[in-house]
Amino acid sequence: MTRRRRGTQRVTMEDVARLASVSPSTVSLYLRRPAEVSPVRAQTIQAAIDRLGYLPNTMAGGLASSRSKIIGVLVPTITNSFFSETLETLEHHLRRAGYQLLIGNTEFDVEREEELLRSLMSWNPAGLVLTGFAHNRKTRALLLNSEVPIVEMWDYGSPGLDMVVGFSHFQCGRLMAEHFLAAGYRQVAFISTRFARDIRAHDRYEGFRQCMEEAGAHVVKKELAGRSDTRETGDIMHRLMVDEPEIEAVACSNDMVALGVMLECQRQGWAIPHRVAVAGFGNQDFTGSTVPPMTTIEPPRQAIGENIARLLINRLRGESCDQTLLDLGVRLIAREST
Amino acid sequence: MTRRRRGTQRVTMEDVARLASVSPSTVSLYLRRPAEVSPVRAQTIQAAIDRLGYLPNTMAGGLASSRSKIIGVLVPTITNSFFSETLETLEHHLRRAGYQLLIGNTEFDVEREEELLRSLMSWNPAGLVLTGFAHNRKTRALLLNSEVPIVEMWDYGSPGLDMVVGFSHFQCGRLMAEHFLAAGYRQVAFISTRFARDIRAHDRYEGFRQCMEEAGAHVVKKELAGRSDTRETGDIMHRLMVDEPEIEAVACSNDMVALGVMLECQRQGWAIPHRVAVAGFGNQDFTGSTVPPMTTIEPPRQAIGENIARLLINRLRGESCDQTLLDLGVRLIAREST
DNA sequence: GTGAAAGCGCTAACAT
DNA sequence: ATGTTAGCGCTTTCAC
Repeated sequence: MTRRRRGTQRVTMEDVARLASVSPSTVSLYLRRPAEVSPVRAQTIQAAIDRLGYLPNTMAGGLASSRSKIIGVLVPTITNSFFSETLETLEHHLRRAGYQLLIGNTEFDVEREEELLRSLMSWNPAGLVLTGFAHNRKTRALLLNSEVPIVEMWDYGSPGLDMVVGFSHFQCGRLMAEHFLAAGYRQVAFISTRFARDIRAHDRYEGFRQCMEEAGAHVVKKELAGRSDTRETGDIMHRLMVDEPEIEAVACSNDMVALGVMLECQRQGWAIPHRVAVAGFGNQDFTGSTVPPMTTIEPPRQAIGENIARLLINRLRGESCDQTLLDLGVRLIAREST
Repeated sequence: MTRRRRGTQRVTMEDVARLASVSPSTVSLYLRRPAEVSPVRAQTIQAAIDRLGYLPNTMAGGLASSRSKIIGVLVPTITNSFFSETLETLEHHLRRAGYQLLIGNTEFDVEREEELLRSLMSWNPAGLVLTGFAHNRKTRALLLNSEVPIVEMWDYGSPGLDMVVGFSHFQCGRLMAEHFLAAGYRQVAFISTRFARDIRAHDRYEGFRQCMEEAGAHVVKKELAGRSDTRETGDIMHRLMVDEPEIEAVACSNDMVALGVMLECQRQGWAIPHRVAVAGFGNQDFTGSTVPPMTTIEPPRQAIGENIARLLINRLRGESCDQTLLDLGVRLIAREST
């Protein structure tokens, strides 16, 4: 076999131009602003494009125009319906505006975030979307020195670098506490995935604890070793039942943890909500079907994506935005588990 | 505010070269193959890079070398733990080899797949990963005309375009049927998400049905309107209980559907597995904690990602691979729900 | 409305 | 080991 030809002799804009008997720059213009090319030529050019199966070279275009149609996005993990739904919505809206998402997984690690950010920035992105406010010094410096529009998402409350689209997890915790207090629960627990891994879960806990303690209630805190694991959750709930038998209600850092708690209750014969109340966070699809249906909080997963897309597109169009700090809020969905 | 300068006066390789008193090509060489630059210069250059905060321009590099470090990946949706876990593993392994994932959501639509593929190919990717074998004619043509390495994943059995990494969903269905038959179940049902949306679920159904029918058993088929929705699943299960009260076991197209079925059984007081057995697919985390623990099938989510990365990297290194058609198989996890 | 010419920032021979 | 020289395929003034 001969040395592989360089990229299948890619069809270039010049080839198209030659076939259409126009200059390359006319083809370029046709591709970018078709209306500015005479209808006749437009047709000839399109025909040539189809005939040759021409695909533009994005890299060349990006280099020449020194601006790309890339939006870099950094999330802790895509294996989490919260972020993946936001990503999907964001992708959907940004794509129709001609943008490409470049996604990186920070794995809840700020050093890794910095590394990924460098790699993203080497693409010369048109915009950047990060999760939360926790970045290391270098990341912050990198971001502040660039003129790229930045959105920090899925959180609200701290001062952002540029634009912010999310909601307050602290308020979220308070909301659940208020719900518990209204139902008369005083002996309560908060079971969470590992705080070090998920700062936002910690904020929800803090809001919850503060509000409960203001009312003179007592909060027992339990942390899982890692991510939501129903088995480990079951064990922890079991321990809680033994150690704190007088417990009246359990708030969980997410629905999956709450499911694990409910299943353990079922196993131990603790009636929900009579023996103990249980609440989650996330309003995942299954929460409406558990026995009994689970009380939970609905975060604005998709709204976050939509709003980021809107803000970013506006900014990139050069329109000055009025509202660049968005608290999208949450909704408590009270069901029979509390 | 003055008109925004074009990209913050980006620091270029030339700037670094000037500061380090070497030629740009030496900097380039240092960046690509550090060992081939003398240690002294290497240090000087690195110092200049740090001092200026130089970030290479990937587009320029890609254009000049006419090969990118991009791997395009097309999945039906990232909002699905199957694909998102594969993506995460794939990203992890490919990144350490210096590749960037460019992800597109086909939304289970072959036309959209074609459109996304075009957009991916305009990036001049080093490799392409698609989900399954179902592509339209143009997609197929586009793929066959390119010399880019291609992997079709998450399925196995049909002739692939190039490399294939997955498992047979048909066999998967048969496996579950054999398990049911061994347990003595003859009156069975298969509840699935919408087949039109998920061809692989349909293949599992076909394998299941064929195997059951070979044994003379009867299979009732139920399809959800869309994606796994526990509420709708509950309704469908309820109907099934009324219409086919003699049903002995239910196989589901995924764990979430199976959960919906189990919860409905709990609601109706049908003991699992005595009154009816239930099985899922996916071995999601919670399946071990349901009451009773759920029988399910473990697909090689992560192994798929790892193997694709391996195959792709080998191929891109020019090493000829022996095995480019991989059936990773599945494992049935028998628990108390059957 | 269309074309000529000059890059965009880098890589890759090739020469030294 | 290092520098010189051409591009990579496109966009973008600026003439016409």
